[in-house]
Amino acid sequence: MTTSAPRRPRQDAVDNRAGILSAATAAIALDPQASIDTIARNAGLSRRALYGHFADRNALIGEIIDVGAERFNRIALTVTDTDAPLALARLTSLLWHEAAHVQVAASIALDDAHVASTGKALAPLRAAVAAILQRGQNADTLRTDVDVATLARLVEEAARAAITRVDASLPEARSLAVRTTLSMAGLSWRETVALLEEHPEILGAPSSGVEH
Amino acid sequence: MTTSAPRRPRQDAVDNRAGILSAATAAIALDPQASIDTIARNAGLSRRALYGHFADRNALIGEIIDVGAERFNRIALTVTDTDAPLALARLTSLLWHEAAHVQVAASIALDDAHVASTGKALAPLRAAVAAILQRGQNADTLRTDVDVATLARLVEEAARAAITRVDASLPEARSLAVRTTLSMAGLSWRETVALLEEHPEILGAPSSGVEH
DNA sequence: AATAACTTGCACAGCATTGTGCAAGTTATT
DNA sequence: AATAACTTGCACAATGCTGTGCAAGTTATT
Repeated sequence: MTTSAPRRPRQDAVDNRAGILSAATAAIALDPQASIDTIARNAGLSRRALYGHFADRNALIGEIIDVGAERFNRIALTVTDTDAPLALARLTSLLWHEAAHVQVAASIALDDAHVASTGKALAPLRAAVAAILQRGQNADTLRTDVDVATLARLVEEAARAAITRVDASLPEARSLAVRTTLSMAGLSWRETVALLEEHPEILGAPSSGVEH
Repeated sequence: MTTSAPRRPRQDAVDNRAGILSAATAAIALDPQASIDTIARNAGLSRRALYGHFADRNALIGEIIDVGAERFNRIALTVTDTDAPLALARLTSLLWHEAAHVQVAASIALDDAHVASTGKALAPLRAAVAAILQRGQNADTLRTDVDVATLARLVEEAARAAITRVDASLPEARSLAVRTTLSMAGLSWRETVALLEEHPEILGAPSSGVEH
């Protein structure tokens, strides 16, 4: 018997799959309970077709988490500043571009059914943040009145709030997200302003790297 | 015809109604989508009995909002410090005792169906916060790199996160909530620590007022 | 041009939830 | 002790969502 040549998936199917993921990200960012039907329709497909690409809701959610987490973790790797406040600022600034994914990750992570998998997927990012915070506490450049674990949670919440709950179309939106995160990490607002003035590249057009 | 004497509602019924409200608050704090049945059961009643006290889900939610908002607004009135950071610290410390209500209000406010009514009910508290922040900006004791409206949103989010997302059983939980809020308002962490040391009554057993 | 891959629409069963009606009980109040 | 108030359990209709089967079409690929 000749094992049938395993043909590649069709191009339109590949596109549609990607379209579903993107539509789902947008829809869930807007409403964590978005129905499969609205997601499919937003992707320009029928509900039935969606089930051709994903076994069920969980599979879809799972992939969304993975996609988002992979972006975050990749970003975290690019931040190499020794100075903790600087690193935190740069990281926040970069993550700001991923507002939709941040929103989605936050929503899904709140759901009991997915905390575990989300946590696992985001582990690298969280480890990076923890490392930065620890470094900052050691160097006395970040607040030391809270243990690292708690501080990490607080900083994460602050960043999430600033990235997702502030109108992203405002010109100062990104700067605000960065300053907010640093505030939570213990700096006074004047210190955050000073830091950003010393390092305009953090907010400016990314001079090095991070092509899509 | 003798107009029938309008008898008072029975005592057990009054208690049950209150029990439902309290159970609903707890259940919704845990899961914003808690079903009517679980709420009723948690209150020790049948689902059917609940509908004898509240017309439908919206009526129940509405009352929960009102009860919570009334507590918040009452608390806001008791904070009269001229100094903005001090006022903010005291307000946060007082609200910390209302963790469950804060959680519920936050959950419900996220729901499109109830943003409007929640907003209306919380207006007094928000006005009080805005007034404090404005005073702080005028006196240059709070950050002035953000407009009051945005700052109010950020402070609210920070307070919510610190009050609801930190293990309340930790001894430093309340102190942490206060310091977190002040951080978001622009103070450095050392300033927040200093402020709390100067005013131990903010965290200590409430020396004046606030009997339940 | 032939074929497999993909999409669609419809039908269907299943599940969880909401809100209501009603008859039968239990309990506070007078 | 009588009565109205309250609770219960059950049944019921309605809604909205999920996931699957299938037949009929359309479209990319060879």
